[in-house]
Amino acid sequence: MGSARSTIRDVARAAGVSISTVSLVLNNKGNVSEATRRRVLKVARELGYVPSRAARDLSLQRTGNVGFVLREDHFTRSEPFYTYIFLGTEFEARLHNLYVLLTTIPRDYRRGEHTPRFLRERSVDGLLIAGKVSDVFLEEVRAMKLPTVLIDYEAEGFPAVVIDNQGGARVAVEHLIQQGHRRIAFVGADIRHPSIANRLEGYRIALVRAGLPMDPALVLVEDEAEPTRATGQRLGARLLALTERPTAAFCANDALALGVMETLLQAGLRVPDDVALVGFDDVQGAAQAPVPLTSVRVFKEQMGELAMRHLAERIGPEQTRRPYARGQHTIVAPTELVVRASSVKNA
Amino acid sequence: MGSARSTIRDVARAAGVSISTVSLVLNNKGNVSEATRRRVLKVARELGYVPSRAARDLSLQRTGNVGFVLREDHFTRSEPFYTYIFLGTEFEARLHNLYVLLTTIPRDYRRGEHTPRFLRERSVDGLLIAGKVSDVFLEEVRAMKLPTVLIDYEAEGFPAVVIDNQGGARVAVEHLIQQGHRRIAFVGADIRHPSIANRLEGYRIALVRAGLPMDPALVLVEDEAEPTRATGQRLGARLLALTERPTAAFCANDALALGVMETLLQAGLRVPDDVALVGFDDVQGAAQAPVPLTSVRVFKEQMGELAMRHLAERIGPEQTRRPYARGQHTIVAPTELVVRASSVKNA
DNA sequence: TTGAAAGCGCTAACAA
DNA sequence: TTGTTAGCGCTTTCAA
Repeated sequence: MGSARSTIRDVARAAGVSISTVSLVLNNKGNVSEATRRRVLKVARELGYVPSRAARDLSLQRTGNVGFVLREDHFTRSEPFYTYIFLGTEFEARLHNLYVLLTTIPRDYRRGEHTPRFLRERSVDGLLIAGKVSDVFLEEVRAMKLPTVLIDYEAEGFPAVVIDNQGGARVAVEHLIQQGHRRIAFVGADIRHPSIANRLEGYRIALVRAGLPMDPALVLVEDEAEPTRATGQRLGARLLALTERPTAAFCANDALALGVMETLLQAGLRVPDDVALVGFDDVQGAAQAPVPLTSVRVFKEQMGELAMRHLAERIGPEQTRRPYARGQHTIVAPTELVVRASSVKNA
Repeated sequence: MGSARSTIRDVARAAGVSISTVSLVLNNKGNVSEATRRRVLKVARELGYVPSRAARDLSLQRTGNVGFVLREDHFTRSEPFYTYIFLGTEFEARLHNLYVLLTTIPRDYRRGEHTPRFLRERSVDGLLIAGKVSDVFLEEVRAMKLPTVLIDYEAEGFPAVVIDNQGGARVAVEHLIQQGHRRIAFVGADIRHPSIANRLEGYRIALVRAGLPMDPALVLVEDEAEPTRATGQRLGARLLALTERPTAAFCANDALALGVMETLLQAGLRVPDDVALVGFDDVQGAAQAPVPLTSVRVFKEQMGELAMRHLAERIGPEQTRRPYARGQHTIVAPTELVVRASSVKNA
């Protein structure tokens, strides 16, 4: 019923050419005279012609899809961090004519049982993996030899787009030093997490450069702990219990910083007067905290875009492929320090 | 390089049958002898055969995809409401062998300029639309005559899966009445929003049933306002300014309730002793509010599942089609009142 | 119960 | 510069 959608054949007939000519025109390939090219384009537009993806994919022996995988608990947490990253990949995907298939995997991934459907069915040309995921999963992906790009995570053998964790942390701590602080704590969670480890490293570097001592007692971390507000509250309590209290703390992320802030305020301390605070990520809640939080801003959408572009290049041979963008590098996305009240004493 | 993936042809050859027989077996169609069926299945498994989606779709003249559309500002807000709904659709989609293409549209949708790519390219068999979207968009979708199901929103001519807004609100207000309250305010935002209108209606019904008067002064709403925490703060201030202050308030959602709570607490009032509060949605923050918030719980993933199932039935003719599930109905998803401290006076 | 063959809409090698 | 034709891997008539 209704008008069936028109095919390349209809266009060819109406333009008085062969289907291969139409194909050539539509893909800007081969040498087609300007006259026919224009005629074909015009007819195609008039007919509202849109190529069939299935036909094209079948012929090209590809799927036209890329998979986007992340842990469910990451996707559903209240800060839409990965949501923005996904959005970035989606925007960029449009330029490459790729569809993005988003799926989540559980935290405790089990091979086979949890393998994303598009992997089992081999209906993606490439894969984007956001955030920390199970090694088991990475192992499985590695074995599939599918072009893959990690985002906000790193693992042996995979190209990745990562936050400039170290640089961002360094700038944040330098800011604190500049505000006159000398005893600056580091508040982290599980330092085996690469991002956290790198932020700790940035903290170290800033201290070293400033000629300040690294006091191990000021490095407040907790194995197996997630970098959440609750963890921040616990570490905040540890910070309070320190014999020689630091005057500032750089927290590995905003959730931790917010937790620390809560604990400090409840204990009657003032931020930033008693303890200055800086976070990382610049989440939505940072600006609205009881004391607006200074934080390191991350360009999430941009990270998604970079990753998708990188992946598209590896997938090729869409017209998007760029000769220089080969190899398996890590792309470091820049950050920006956003200074708010939590780190600047009132005049 | 490497072993190319095996095709139906490989399976046929290895099993000593024709490709049509393999096809029949794999789709449980026609009459195939038990012996061949088993042999084919065995061989297919051994070869790790997975049918090519592109080929199947091309042959079947469908795409195997469904689109999931929501507003970007809805997707990225910190409460992962639509994220859970999406997850529900994704889970259900697996059962129907459909892929979900998620895309966002801007709040101020403009036809053509913002039309989702998969709609332009006609590469979805059906559409899921979550949350309130621009009428312009709905109009465009309507004209495409694509099987569509709305989620958490209603519009003329579309089947929908909606929260039992009225029932949930009624139960919430009945709970307040049961706690002894007689002057109960309604806190909403823009009542032209269908969900809010229905929640207001539930509020009315509860009052009427209890024989309580409907005092217009207690209906605190605000045109053009989004149901956010900030709006809740403003409405909370209006509530405080009331000459005859209510002893309880039912808020159209948790964000509003949290905003109201903030205002009340800052004004030195106690919740629930001075004013009892009930919200709607049971968001993540409800349980962790300064005073844990009583709220109406919504089963988001289930809503996504219901919508996807409904859509799959309309798309058919996958084996999933059910004869009774036809027509264009609205499915009402149940709710559940979660009672917490904000509505129950201490003994 | 099975097989041969046409066709879905496209790309690309090859010929003209 | 353009056209013919052979696939891509599947489903589905139609015959056997």
